[in-house]
Amino acid sequence: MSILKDQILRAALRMTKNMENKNSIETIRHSLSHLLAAAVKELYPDVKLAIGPAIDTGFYYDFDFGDKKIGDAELKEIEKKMEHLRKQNLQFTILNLPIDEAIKKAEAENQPYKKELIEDLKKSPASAEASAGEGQKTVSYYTVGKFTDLCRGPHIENTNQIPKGSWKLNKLAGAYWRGDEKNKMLTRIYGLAFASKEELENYVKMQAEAAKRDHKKLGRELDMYSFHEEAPGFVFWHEKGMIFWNELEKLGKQIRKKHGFIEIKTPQLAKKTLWETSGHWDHYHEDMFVFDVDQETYCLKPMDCPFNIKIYQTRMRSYRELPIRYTEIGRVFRNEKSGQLNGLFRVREISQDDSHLFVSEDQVKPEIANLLEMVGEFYAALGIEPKFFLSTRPEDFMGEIATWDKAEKDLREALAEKNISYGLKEKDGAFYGPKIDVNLTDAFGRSWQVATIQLDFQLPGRFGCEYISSDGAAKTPVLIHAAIFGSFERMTGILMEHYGGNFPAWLSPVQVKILSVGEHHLDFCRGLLAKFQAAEVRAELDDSDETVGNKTRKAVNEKVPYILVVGDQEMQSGKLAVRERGSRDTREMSIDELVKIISDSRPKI
RNA sequence: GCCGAGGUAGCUCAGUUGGUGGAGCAAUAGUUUUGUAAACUAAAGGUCAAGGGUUCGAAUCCCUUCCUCGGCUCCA
Repeated sequence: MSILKDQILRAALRMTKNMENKNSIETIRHSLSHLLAAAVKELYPDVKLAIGPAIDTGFYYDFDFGDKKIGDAELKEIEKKMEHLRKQNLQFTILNLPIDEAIKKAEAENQPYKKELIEDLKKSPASAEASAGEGQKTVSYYTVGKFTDLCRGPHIENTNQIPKGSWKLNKLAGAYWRGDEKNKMLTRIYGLAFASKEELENYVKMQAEAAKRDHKKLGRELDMYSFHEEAPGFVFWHEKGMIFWNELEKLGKQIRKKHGFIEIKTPQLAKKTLWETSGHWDHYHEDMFVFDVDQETYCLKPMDCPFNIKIYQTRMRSYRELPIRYTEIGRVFRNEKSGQLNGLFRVREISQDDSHLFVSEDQVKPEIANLLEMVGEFYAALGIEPKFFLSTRPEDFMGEIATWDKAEKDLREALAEKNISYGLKEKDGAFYGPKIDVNLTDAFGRSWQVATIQLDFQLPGRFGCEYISSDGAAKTPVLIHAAIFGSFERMTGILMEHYGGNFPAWLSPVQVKILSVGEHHLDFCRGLLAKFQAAEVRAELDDSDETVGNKTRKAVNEKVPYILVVGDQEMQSGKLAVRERGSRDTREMSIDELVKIISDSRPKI
């Protein structure tokens, strides 16, 4: 009896799950990708099909169009064809084929990518249901209208389950077959898809809102920095950007000083021989700026580490000195491929808040914990919730597995000690050691790595770094690389988008804007400006002969936190009418009160 | 680097099937002296990314290069 009940219950559960699955947006997205392939195949019968999954905001499908160029005009045509198919209320039907038959079918239909996929399925089980060590015996196909495609499913039952207007094709991109740049580049067609037309419209609206926070746009509007085509990937910092930079630098230095770091400064370049010793020449010289001077080859530094090591090695070190915690604002150069550059997020001259720690093995864990605490302090000061990731041993690792295991354990324990939850990036560590990364997202929800804490078992050995341990024997220290906020450039971009340009007062390039009412108030305004400047408040005076309304508009657009209109009233009362950013009202206060509010906005370290 | 879309005044953008490039804002000069999101007037502003080609004639069509953006790959 109870067994039967159990079975019924389970069956019911399965059915519900199935139903949910069938109607879920995920399934609709997946079915749209199938429909996209159907439309493309109809328009371009010779097209070779790769794969097409559902993604967070919709779906895509990869095609090989051969010599045919696909542009925006073709995209429109394809979208029209898809809508045409959708309207016909086509059924999705499943068909299972024995795997060898499927391979023959792919061959006969001249679909090499499908053939490769099926052959792989034959070799390795794609799901837990298949027994270990054995591949799949059959594969499933789904047919919609005249189009049949290899697909694991599930799909919706009928195209009428796709709400009208709830989707659209939005972009074309190249994508390497199986994500490997050695393979052929396919044409990827992206689509947006949501549960309803309203949701799609809402998403498009949100993206437009996000575009207003784009640091590339804000950088120009707030006059913080610029790029010039004569120096692609290199930032030209304007006065206001530099103020922001200096505040960030001050905060970072305070935190590092508090945690026992000593500041150093190392050169911008060194002879190739140094990079041969470090191993960078072998691994990365393609991405380094290299040039010849007086029959010697020099490289702009892509990293600070070898230079820090040189300082470490200027004398014999004792275990009593460890840990040695160096920090430097390192300006490193990496010749990023042209297509990679992206505003402040990806530049060729990267200014890092770099740190290098030389520690004994038993100091690894406490030092990692210390670094994590610093990371926490920094992001708390900025009001940002960082996302942590642990990256473990990659395929092409160097060193002993036992060392790696111990290191990964240390990192895990340090994270646990600090109660930090984190994601795992399997096999994503550097070849020289595991690492903890911090990622932040930009206005469009894209994830960017900022902070990083990396263990390195290779470099100290390569350079022959040593310290004399308590038993008198020479030992090799472990090197920890760490950047608390990563790069000034990227962090500035992220913060600009995070705040939408509405920076907290302490980070605002201009903290107070004084707007004079009339000509006869100018002297008083200039006196006020001098008082603010003496109190180290960054104030500006708009003494132009514009109307107060227009000056207000300009100050608001500059996102200044405090706007003061100064005229007869203020001259008589000696008080200020303070308009706070985001408010249309004014609040009366004294100069000292405003100065205090601004100075209190600075994070306490 | 690869695929796609772009590059017109400082900024945001028009520019028809090829016929000597426009607007708004900003900046400049005058007038105005202003009380919390756009005062008025004037004049000025351009090798249409660069180079080559087709054409009687190119911002417009073709080729090459550079730069930017969206993806892919990479990210020591």
